[in-house]
Amino acid sequence: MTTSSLPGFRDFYPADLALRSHIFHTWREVAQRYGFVEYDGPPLESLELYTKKSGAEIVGQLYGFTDQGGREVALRPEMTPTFARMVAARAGGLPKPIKWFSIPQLFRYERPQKGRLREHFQLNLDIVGETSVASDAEVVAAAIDVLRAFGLGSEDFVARYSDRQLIAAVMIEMGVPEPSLPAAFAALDKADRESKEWILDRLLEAGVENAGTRERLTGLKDLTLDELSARFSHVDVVVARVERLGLFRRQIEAAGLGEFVLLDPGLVRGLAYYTGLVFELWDREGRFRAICGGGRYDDLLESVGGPDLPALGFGMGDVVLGELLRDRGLVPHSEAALDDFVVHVSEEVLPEALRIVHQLRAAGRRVGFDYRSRAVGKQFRAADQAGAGRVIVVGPEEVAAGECVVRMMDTGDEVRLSTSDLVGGSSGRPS
RNA sequence: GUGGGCGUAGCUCAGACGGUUAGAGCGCCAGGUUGUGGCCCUGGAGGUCGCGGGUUCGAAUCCCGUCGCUCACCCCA
Repeated sequence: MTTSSLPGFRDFYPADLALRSHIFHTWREVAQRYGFVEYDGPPLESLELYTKKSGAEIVGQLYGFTDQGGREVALRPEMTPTFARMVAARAGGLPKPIKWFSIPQLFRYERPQKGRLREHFQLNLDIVGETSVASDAEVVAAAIDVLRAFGLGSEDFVARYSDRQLIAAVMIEMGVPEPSLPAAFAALDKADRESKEWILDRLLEAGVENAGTRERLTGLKDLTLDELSARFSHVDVVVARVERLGLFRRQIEAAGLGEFVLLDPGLVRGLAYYTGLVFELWDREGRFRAICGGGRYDDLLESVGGPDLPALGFGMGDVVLGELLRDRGLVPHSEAALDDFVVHVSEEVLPEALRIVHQLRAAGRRVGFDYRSRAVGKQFRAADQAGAGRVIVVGPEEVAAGECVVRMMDTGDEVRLSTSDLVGGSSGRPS
């Protein structure tokens, strides 16, 4: 018998669950405000669903086993395959664009560390069937507004964005061999954390033989859109993607969110399947891991056997977000568990107290009382600990008069009320 | 998979040249207080000192091993 949970798994005591619920409520509220509807799928899926997209090497990183029917199954490590599967099954009949969100619990078998456990909840929000810049801006705006809804401002976080096609075209133009692109992406992805020498070494390993090319690549992340379009005006893809990013930027600004976004040509994200816009939300100081990441994946649905539909979306986990909210003091106090606590002065009046308790509960109020008819002082202390807003004292005198004493716990004010006025009366605190 | 740090009460931690019955604060329970919470006072419960072995008259303390937690690397969905 152990009292601890498995490594990387969390117990949610009431105070912890209060924060989780707050996160879920806020996620839902903002997603729905943007017109997304909620869906869910099974937490257990066929292992093949994941190996098909990511290859066999992913098996060591997920919770997989053989079930009693001999099926190879896995706890879902991400939502996208499930999402793709569900969209594929109904795509023909669904009006476009499809705007869905979900809050799945995801699992991965890895060494736990700060901001990264073996289990977490993640808001997944996606649009399917749209290639427009407006849909790009809509998804990024939604991610930003989610954090704003928690009370975070532009001084707290920033959305970095880039474009996969743009960066790939620029890299090739700079002299990166096409087969070296993925490794070059990976090397540049570390630019913020690693030294320039480290980046140069990794680029050489990636197969970028030309020293001048390597040098130019390290400066890529600092280029502006204007510089990119000026330097590569002869490359059609670069011109087109720069124009698209400019339009994206103007739409974000029109939404009033310009202060929250920052172009970062060095941002590529590890995932191979992104085909256009990529973005990540970070705390301004970079003290935490990425809060949210996403992008456009126009080829993914078809590649996993789904319909040929463009798509984009993001994932936002509850772990890093929770750490950030704690850090900024944005965790709401868990609301009091009780509206009323009914104190009975002696065991003889317990029946009358119970009548009042249940009358109040029937009216929708959260009501507690003492099970053991302890001293009044003890009952008050219990009421205080339970966070009761008011205490209703029922004693022999009150019962005889058909009244009770109502004490507001925050102010200490007391009034005598007719028992019939307790529910719906003007002195009753709205719940 | 690799490396660092840490394991003593529910929580945060003292105690470490080896030496009576292992402590504090907070929390919990009870009493002071048989009609009024927070503050205060008193008492109580709660520990295989992560586990196993070794050295020793004697180990929370020293040695070896092991497990766990944690941070970072790898990877990142």
